[in-house]
Amino acid sequence: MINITLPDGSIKEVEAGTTALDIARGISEGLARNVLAAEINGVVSDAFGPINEDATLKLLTWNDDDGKSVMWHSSAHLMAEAIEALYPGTKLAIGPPIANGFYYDIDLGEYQISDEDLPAIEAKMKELAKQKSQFVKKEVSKADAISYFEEKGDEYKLELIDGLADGTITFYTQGNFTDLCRGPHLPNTGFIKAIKLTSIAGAYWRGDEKRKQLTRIYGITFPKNKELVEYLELLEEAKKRDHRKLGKELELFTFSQNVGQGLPLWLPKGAELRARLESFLKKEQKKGGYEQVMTPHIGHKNLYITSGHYEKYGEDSFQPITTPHEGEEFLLKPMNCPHHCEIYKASPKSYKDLPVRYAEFGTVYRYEQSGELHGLTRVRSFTQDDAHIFCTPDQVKDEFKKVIDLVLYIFKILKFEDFKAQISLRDPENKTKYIGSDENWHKAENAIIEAAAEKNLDTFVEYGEAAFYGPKLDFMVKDAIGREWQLGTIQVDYNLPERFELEYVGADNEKHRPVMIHRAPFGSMERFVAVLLEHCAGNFPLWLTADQFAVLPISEKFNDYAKKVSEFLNNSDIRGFVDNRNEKAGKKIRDNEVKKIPYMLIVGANEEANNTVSLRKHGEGDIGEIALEDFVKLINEAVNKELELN
RNA sequence: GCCUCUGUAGCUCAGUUGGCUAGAGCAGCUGAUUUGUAAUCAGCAGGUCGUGGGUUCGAGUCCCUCCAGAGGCUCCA
Repeated sequence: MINITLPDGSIKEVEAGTTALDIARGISEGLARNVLAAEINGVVSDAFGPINEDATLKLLTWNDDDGKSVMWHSSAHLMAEAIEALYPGTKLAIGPPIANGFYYDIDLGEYQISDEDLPAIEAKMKELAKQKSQFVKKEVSKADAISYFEEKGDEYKLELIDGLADGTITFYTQGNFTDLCRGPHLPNTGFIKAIKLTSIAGAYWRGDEKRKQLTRIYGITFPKNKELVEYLELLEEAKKRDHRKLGKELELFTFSQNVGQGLPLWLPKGAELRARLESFLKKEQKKGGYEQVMTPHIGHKNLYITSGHYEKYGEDSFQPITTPHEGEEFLLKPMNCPHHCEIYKASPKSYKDLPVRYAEFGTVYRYEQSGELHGLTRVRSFTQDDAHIFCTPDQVKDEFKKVIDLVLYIFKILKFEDFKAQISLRDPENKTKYIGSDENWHKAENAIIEAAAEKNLDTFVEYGEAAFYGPKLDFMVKDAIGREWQLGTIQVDYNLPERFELEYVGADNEKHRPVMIHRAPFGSMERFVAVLLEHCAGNFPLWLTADQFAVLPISEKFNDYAKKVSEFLNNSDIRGFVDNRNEKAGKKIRDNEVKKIPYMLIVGANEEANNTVSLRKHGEGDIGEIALEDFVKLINEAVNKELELN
């Protein structure tokens, strides 16, 4: 007999070889029907596998993320089974679960699959799921595994097996389908009730663009049809928040084929919004001891040879602009740091001057592959809220922590509560991608790790995500569809100061090398506005939005009074306009609701007589009559509250 | 850049198996109306059907090129 400890602390005595499913059945049949997998001694496992010794056991259902993963992993196998049945000879690569569903990378040989094939695969999957085929696990020797897939002619599986140690290889079989897999899996395919294959994409074998491109089929499954319907509704909701759609509807930005792809055009309302974000940050930076600088949009090629950018990105960036007579080469600037280094060098620096903090809303140009461009989040021309802090080695950590505070302050004011801080380090396998000495890298990495720890930031480490000149602390925020984007970034750099031979004179009267901190709390204005737009679904905070109010005269007779109201408010630093179109009040209200104008001021005979407005708040409706002065107070208080100025 | 898909008026879309001068709503303009909390009525104007080529008696519709967009992959200073 063995002892099984359940999550509530209770202990069940069962015979050795009992399965998690047996134990679930012992509790209730209903529970057993919902058990997808089991966590045995902390390891996610098959619920149908025998337990042979004392263990802690957690039954995993659809409510557990690990349960979902097992469901989707098994769904990938089910899809593979369907594809093999429909397209014999298809070679299978890998088919893992992902955050929302699963995919399988396959090689269909000559056959070109398209969206139109998906319903047939779905139907086949449903048919196979109904058979409730059990998943069966089998341990196989490496030699047997190889001969199985040699016979099948699947070179992808053979390559995967090649990387596995003998004695650790397992196969899973359901129905007529057997796959190399470490599992775990569902008890049987019948758990998969609702199936939606979502898209087809190309994906390079092993993520290597030099290798063959396979066909990737994405899908998602659910234990109940209702949940699939809800999921599809959620996707529809997310689409409404898409910044590309809202940006068009709210007239914030646009693109033109004639200007070029990935080159955003800011419309007046978007430009107003962006300018307000910029002045908000400028004010904070002024408090923090930053000085504004300005630099040109191009720089001599030699500048980027010095910085290392040319060697690293020269081939893959916009090619040099050449002067007509001298043949001198200039590059569109991909970064502001080289220019700022030259500003630092414009005068000798003493340790007493440090830290110096140069800030610039600097527009940079980067050649991004055409398939990468995406709305405002991935563009070829964007403006960084850039700054470079030049400081002594002793000052690095303190300066870094101050920047973290600035980023957190911005996120707080804009109510980004769901973000993660990613410590982006070098790829330890491939150090040649980076410049600088190991010593410099260690110093820089330690500075970031320590500063983040001292600030109690919730962080995670990603290797291979560092910039080529130094490690980063990146603040990641999700968009409406759940894609993660990097917004704020802070980077410690010991390398560019060396390359640019930056110096300061220390208290010892000797020359020393400063350390650079690159930082951009928004990241880029384009991406930040995009994510903010999705975050607030187009309902920008009052302090930020281009138009805070619209005055709606009830008829033409009150246009003069409406104009008076608008001018009075404009003079009180409140932004808005008069909607004096020849339309009925209901129409104007509808249109301004759709445009998400925060406050509508409806004026007619009563209001004119009393020097008031009838207030209507976006999304809430009629609030009632209010004196003009009181409205000014109301707006100012609301703005102060948003900016936490009270 | 690669894979799959898409591209009709400023916007959202309709347009049968290829077949007369390509349609609608919203937005725009003109006029009527003078309006009280989510769409007043009428009229007008607006399109070389993304581009260039091809097949055909005939192409928005079929084929190819290029451009742009979407979802992925790869990349992201």
